[in-house]
Amino acid sequence: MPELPEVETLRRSLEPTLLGASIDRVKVNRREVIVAPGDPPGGFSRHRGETTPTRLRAGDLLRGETVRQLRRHGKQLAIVGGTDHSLLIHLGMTGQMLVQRPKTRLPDHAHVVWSITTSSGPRRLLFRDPRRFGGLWVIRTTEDLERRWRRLGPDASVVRTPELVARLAATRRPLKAALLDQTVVAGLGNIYADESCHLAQIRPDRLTATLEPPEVDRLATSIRTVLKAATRLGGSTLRDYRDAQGRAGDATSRHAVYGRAGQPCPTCGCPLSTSVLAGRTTVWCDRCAQ
DNA sequence: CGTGGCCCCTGTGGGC
DNA sequence: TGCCCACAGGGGCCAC
Repeated sequence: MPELPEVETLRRSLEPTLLGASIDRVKVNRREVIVAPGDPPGGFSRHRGETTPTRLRAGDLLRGETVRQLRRHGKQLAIVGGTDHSLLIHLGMTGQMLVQRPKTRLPDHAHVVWSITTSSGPRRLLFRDPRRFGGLWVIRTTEDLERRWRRLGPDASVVRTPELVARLAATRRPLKAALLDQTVVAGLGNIYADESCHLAQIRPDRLTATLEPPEVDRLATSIRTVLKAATRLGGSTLRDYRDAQGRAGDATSRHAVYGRAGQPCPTCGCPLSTSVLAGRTTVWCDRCAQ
């Protein structure tokens, strides 16, 4: 689900509640959604059975901390505490961070629950994720957070043409595959990769090496435009995505190509084409895109 | 180095 | 109504 506009919407919706809030208690219902330093490799939901995760330390889930900052890079959201401990959140396909009043009934799949004190009184913050493709990374220093983010490409909402030119020239594969690679540019997923290609009028199956400089320039502009428009509408809710207050996003009805295979192209009216590229359903207009 | 396939999960919608 | 299958906004890993 969540691509950059959804994560940014979540970040903004969490800020009023979380900034300055103190974290009093943490309840972990599923240790597997957490990756801490020293845990076996493989990411979320992998260390199960034969491998044993390391023991969490006291401050690892921000217990006892005051929230100082909410930062985002690409699809990743960091809650930064007063001692530079961070909680790095990846929503995967169905992850949510929800704020509730205490004593509200907990939804299912609430894997981690924080009890917090905000300026408006006590609240609960919860990480919920039915499919468990998402999870939380324990980050112990700001340096670790920034080192991790440096391994990703530039944030897609502010990507500049020269950097995109360089990164697309450094790889040989279809454009769609490159745009989904978070080390090329961070924040695009299946929806906004297709939407960006459509706005830029470039076929997603073009090999990156064949792109002319004016095309990459159009692409960079289109990526920023598409993401800005979707963020303004609160992101896309296909099914699961919600902001911290449980609100759905409105960008879904604005998709020009995603989810519209076979329907008329909103630009030229000819039926939209579809195929599987980089393992993902891809939709484009054969007439508009070159 | 790049790709395709499989895996990690749950939930839903369509066809029968 | 039930069952089976395909598919879904994420990414990691492995063989080739």
